[in-house]
Amino acid sequence: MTIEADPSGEESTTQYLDALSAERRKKREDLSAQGIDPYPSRFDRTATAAELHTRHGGLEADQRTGETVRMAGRLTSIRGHGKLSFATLHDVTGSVQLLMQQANLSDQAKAVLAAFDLGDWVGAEGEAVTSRRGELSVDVKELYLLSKALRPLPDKWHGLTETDTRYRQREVDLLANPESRRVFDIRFRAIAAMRRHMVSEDFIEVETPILQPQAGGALARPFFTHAHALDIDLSLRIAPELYLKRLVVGGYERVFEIARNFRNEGVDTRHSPEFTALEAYRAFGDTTEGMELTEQLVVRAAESAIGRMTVTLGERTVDLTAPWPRRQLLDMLEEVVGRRLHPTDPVEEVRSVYRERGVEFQPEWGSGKLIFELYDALLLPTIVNPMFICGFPVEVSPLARHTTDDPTMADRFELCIDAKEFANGYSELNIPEEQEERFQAMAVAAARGDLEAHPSDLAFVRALEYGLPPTSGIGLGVDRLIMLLAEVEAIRDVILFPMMRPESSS
RNA sequence: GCGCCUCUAGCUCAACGGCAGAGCAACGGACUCUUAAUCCGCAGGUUCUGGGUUCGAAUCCCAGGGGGCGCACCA
Repeated sequence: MTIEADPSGEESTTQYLDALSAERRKKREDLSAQGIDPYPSRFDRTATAAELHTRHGGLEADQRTGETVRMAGRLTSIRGHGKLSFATLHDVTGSVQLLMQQANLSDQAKAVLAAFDLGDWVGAEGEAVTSRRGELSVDVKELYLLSKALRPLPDKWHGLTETDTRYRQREVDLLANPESRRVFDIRFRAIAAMRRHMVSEDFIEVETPILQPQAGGALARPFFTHAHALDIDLSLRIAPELYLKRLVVGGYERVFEIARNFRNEGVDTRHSPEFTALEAYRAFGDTTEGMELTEQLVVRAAESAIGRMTVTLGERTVDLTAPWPRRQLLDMLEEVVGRRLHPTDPVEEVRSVYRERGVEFQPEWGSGKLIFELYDALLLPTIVNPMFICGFPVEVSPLARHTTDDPTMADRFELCIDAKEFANGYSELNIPEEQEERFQAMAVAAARGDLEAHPSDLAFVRALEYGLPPTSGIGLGVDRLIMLLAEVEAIRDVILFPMMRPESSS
């Protein structure tokens, strides 16, 4: 059935009509004609599904409780038997069965029931009972339509599978696919647990700019935008790091931010242009404290979100039980390539390892960068259970302090799980002159055309000149942690509304 | 950006050069204990879009669009 467009000729979703939604609209109008408001302003609920199950969960079949309840939720199933109908009402806590006997329903309830479709938001009032089969139910007397679903729901058994519809219309995915809801429940429980842990460790949660004159704190290509009021170009942040350290200079000895970061880079199963990181800075510590905190955060998140320490991804089983091994990067590389590499080695010597192994490299990479990339290519893919890898070349760590005994190696660690980097932490560089030199080295790289070179940030250097105490910093990839805990392989499955191309109008 | 795969009814999927179909949802009907309810009946299509080949195209070819996966960049 085709229905003509509105005479105005404008397109809008409310003008979308087909036979199915027209049917639902008609039912809504029928109710209105009987004086029943299809969009009431409120409904006083006295129990959620979970509360009802808690209160009356143990009852035997065919019992009455004498308790009248008012419940609300989305109608997900109707099973009609002539003068008796069953329905499933789903709310945020779970679901409960409605038992609707014609003989018990008020006249209004009968009219409302006749107008119901799957997907409608409904309210029901009646006695809490158990059915003859023993299922806790509401023996309904009054029924209310709270809001009409004008569009039909996806298949009640198969749900919604098409990935682009799932991402673009996440609301439909969430209401149709319990698995999707499960993933996001894990996400938000895990984040809440990490936030609680940070607060219990006396970290203060702060907010730093997303719109920045210069995107720093990481090596990545930023997004750009423009502020009309000031007529200046701005970047979206790629990391909150520099601002958080300025807060430590300002006297916040323990700060953290759960920060949305934006990187104008590739999109795949492990990377989203918009992603969430937890960054934390703690005065007077070094990587020892950073690794402890990282380990605790992941363990707390797992305990709270999934209640266990093992997860399975495809064929791999990951055991998150702490403590996790801490290995030196150069030791591990030595075991794999059979000789000890060091950032002070001549470039040609490190390149020879690449040639032996058939690994590609860029001609502008120095020995430090070459060593770092070997870690990515040779070590990372072999790691399954959590492992801290410690000691990275200063050349690839422009914001990290060098170790006390080696000016070319940074006191830095990465946390690897399931062949992916989950966290990065270091002892923060707090010597202003050295920071400025590192920035200058980066400026040379930028001049060569490196879009990801860290820009000089003189405001940050000036802050360091007021004195940054010894500080332990960490950054934890929240989305990847959620992927791990929820046992899913695509980062888009853990982001409610992932970046997509706009829906085409044609 | 390159390669491979994919797009059919509201949803899940068939048909793979020869009349576009099924299940669920919807609609009409039967049914007072179902829970993927069952049974009878009925309806539902720009086969992503535009070209082409062919007597005939959902199917083959070309171009475009959306999405997925892999590679590259990155966390």
